[in-house]
Amino acid sequence: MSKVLTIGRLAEATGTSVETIRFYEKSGILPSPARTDGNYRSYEPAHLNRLSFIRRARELGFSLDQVKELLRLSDDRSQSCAAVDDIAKLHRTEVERKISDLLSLKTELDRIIDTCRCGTVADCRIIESLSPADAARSEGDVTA
Amino acid sequence: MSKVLTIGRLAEATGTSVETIRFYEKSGILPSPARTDGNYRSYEPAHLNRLSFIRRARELGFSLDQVKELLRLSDDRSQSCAAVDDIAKLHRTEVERKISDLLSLKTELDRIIDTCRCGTVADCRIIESLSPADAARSEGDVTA
DNA sequence: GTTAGACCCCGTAGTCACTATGGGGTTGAG
DNA sequence: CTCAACCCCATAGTGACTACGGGGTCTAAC
Ligand SMILES: [Zn+2]
Ligand SMILES: [Zn+2]
Ligand SMILES: [Zn+2]
Ligand SMILES: [Zn+2]
Repeated sequence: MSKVLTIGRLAEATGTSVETIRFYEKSGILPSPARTDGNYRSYEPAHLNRLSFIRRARELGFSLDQVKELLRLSDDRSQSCAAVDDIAKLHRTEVERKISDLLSLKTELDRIIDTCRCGTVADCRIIESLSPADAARSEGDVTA
Repeated sequence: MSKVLTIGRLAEATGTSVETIRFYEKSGILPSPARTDGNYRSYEPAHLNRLSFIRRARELGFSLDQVKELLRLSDDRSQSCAAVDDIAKLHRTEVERKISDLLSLKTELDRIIDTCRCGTVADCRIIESLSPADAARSEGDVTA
């Protein structure tokens, strides 16, 4: 069993955890490899390539479904790459939207945090910003 | 039952779904209200305020655990707001890190997407960028 | 009075991409 | 032979909901 590409060695080679590799197999994104006499998984170089592809795409934020589709498309090497481009561009759009959302969020957090004069909770601008505008302090406090 | 603040009205008033309100109650972040004869939840104004606080904090990206802590701190109104500030600043740091990660990601997606000449999959720069550098095309293709 | 529809109840399972736990079998070196 | 390191599998947990299924309740029109 010295030259066999075990799950541990594949994990090491791709920077993936063993559990994640088994999870990919169960998810159907990484094909089931052959087994040794002792029922250990025995991977081929093709598995290493495929797993590297998956990990790289995941690093770039593609969902597992998108990765599946990219892998499927990459099998049909003579076809137009338009479908590939579509997936990538859609993903980029989502990333741009997330960035824009987070930037607005940061602006708001900055505004809230910077107005706090560091007194008591009663005067805290952060708590105040979170509380509903018409929360009468006498009754109907935020505490239910 | 005309003036009772039912779960549906509370949902309407706060822009929350009924299921989410029940989920908040089960999570222990929104206290269990009284029940009517027909076993319907009957909310007080304090519930409305508390739920508004929760929704606002969630909009700002605080986790439910952070919201719980913010609510706990906001009960002790004579205390220093330092702990509140800590939570908010920690959250802001996390948001900044996410923005920075997504910006690098977008840069890389731009680089990958813009090099594609829109030919066949065999020539697609996107697929190429995802494939491992030393994937010999003859054998050990990305297809396992 | 009854029936239709809108509302409410509860528990459970599903989402996403893993991660963790537990209890066992296999391998390789000393 | 023993022991650690590795591997197997199934199940449950994460966060913050969302969806589903199978019922009970309320109101108003007929
Ligand atoms: Zn402060
Ligand atoms: Zn403060
Ligand atoms: Zn193209
Ligand atoms: Zn392309």
